[in-house]
Amino acid sequence: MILAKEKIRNYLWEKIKETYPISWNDLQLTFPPDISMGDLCFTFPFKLARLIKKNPRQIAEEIAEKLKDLEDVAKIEIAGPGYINLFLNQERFFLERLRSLDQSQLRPEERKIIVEHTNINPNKAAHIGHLRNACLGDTLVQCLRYKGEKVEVQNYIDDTGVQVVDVVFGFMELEKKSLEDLEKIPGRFDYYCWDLYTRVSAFLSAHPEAQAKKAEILRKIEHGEPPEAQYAYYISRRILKAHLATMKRLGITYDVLPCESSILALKFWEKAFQLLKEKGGLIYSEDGPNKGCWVMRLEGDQEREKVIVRSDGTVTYVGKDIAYQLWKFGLLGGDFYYEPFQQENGHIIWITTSEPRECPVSFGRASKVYNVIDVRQSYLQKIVAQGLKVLGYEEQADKSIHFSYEMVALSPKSLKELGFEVIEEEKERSFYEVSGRKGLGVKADDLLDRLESKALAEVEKRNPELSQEEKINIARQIACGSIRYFMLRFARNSLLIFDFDEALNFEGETGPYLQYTGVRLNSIFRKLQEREGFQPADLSAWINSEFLPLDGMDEKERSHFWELVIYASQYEETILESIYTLEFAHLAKFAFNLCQKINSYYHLYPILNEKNQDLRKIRLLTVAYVLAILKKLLALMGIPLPERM
RNA sequence: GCGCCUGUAGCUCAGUGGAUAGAGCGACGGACUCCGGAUCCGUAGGUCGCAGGUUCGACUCCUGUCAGGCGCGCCA
Repeated sequence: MILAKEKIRNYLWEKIKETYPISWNDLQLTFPPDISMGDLCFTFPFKLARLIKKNPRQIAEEIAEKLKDLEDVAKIEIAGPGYINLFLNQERFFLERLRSLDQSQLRPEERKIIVEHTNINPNKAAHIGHLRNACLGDTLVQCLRYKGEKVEVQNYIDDTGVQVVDVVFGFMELEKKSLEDLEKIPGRFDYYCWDLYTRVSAFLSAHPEAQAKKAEILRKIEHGEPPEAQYAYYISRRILKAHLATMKRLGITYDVLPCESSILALKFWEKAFQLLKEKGGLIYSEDGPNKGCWVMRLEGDQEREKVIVRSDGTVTYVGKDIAYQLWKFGLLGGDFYYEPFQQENGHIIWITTSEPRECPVSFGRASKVYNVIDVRQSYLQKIVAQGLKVLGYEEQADKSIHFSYEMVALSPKSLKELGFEVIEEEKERSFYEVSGRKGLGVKADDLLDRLESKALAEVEKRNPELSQEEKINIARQIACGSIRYFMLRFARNSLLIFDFDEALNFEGETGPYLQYTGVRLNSIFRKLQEREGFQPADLSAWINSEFLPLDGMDEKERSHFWELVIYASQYEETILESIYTLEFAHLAKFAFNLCQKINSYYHLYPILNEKNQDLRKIRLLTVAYVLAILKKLLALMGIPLPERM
């Protein structure tokens, strides 16, 4: 109802802008606390009262006069000390909304947007912490695309970092495995490395002298020297495939996979370093603790310096990130080469390479960038943005958005369920941080497997007549919907303390509840078709007629109907608001509330058994309207809608 | 020490300065020969951490304070 509100605001604005000291922004339309008080509400009389020293109620009455001729508004009431409550013309509004269901009222604002998410180190299996990142990131992508933006999804692969080095170390030094041996490891390679990684971490902390060997491996990998670099390549690619498969189970995919190895080989950092030195963004530290390093000073905090280039001349992680960020905006003056990494249903996932070749695609050059990274990296993300700023790219720095969110932790109960013992001094903690290093976490695929088998058991119970294949397919959709809703339902600043009972629940505020609602609404139309040959065309005929028999409803039903329609009509505002605040819990809650309302509605007002044709028509239209919106919302959240469940 | 975040029902969490602070879970009690009970309806449960301030109006903004978390590496 964005346009509907705009229309009323514009109408009033034209009438009062000359006579009252008021700005367009003051004319916000809010919702009264209860639908019986009105559909929309102006509160600006209170502000105005202060400015022109008049009673707000009197102002409200004066202004309400001016809205009288607007045909969208059926009634105006002045309430309390000066609220202007509007009642909309219900028939007109509902018909208009039904007819414009397929036309989005949102408009794009950017030339191109890059969303970077997932970014799992390719040295172990994905865990629930990574799921939160990917689910938030993908929902942002879907919402931006709905808004009409051109979006490019990047998943950064740190294939030469210390985490991969640890696993290379494990294979070479601890397991003494050759590359051929690695290729022979059967089954879930990411799971194998999950265990190996924790063994390496334990080994390294017990044998500090082994750090030298590790540093040597890192150096060789960074310079592409065999065989270490080949190990790293093999491991990172095989695990990357596992990660992509995991994310595919959740309906999440990517456009391009920029690799750190490519950034190194193509000397992106050297280019960025040159720029930073020229513009004076980096300072060479002559003495003090950072002697011999190139450092950056954080704005407003001259005390603290962040080392970008170490005294041995190597670049830190932040430095590489600045180069990558510059590339995303097309400011680096260089590009990667690309080759297809995977292909599915005609969609190619490209990966970067440093080997020159003809490329049919190119990436980057965005006007806005979202980096989906947990809150612990806030400081570093600030430095990355600062890097752009000192180069004079103020605008790009402002459009480098750190989409931060709190981490995922484990409840004490979940920890116990995973078979971990809590050490004495940590007994008091109410949560435990997920740690790949310690092997402490719930693997994404394990969680999905558990959800699928639980869902399958439920489907068996409810729909025994379906084929095994159908049942499995439904169970997969339920598992996916369950996780995706779960990862979205908490505000991003809220620490997500993972609990198995909660995550495996299919009742109440859960993904399956939303799916179930959709399935049942669909089944109303299916039944109607089976019994009476009802066709979708019948619906559009009603929508295109000039008349809706709203008066056939009694007072109680009419208010239920109207409350539902008004609520449902706010979906695009909610999408927009979720994008602006990066708070997709709003979107999730909105979908959930909508489901509660429609469930309650059709429980109260039967359709198939209703004899009164007018009532039947209105109820059907209402259900069709809500269902159409619910389908949009589910798609945005990546929650599949099964045929049955 | 400095910076950021969080304190709301027994538990997990919502709550663009606006009217009577809401959900889910858990507990208790109910539901139509019905379009699917993964549903619906009801009951109980709150000094919105504490104290000031701004405002016609504060869970929301400001200040202080207490409690918890996370950052502040020549790690990534």
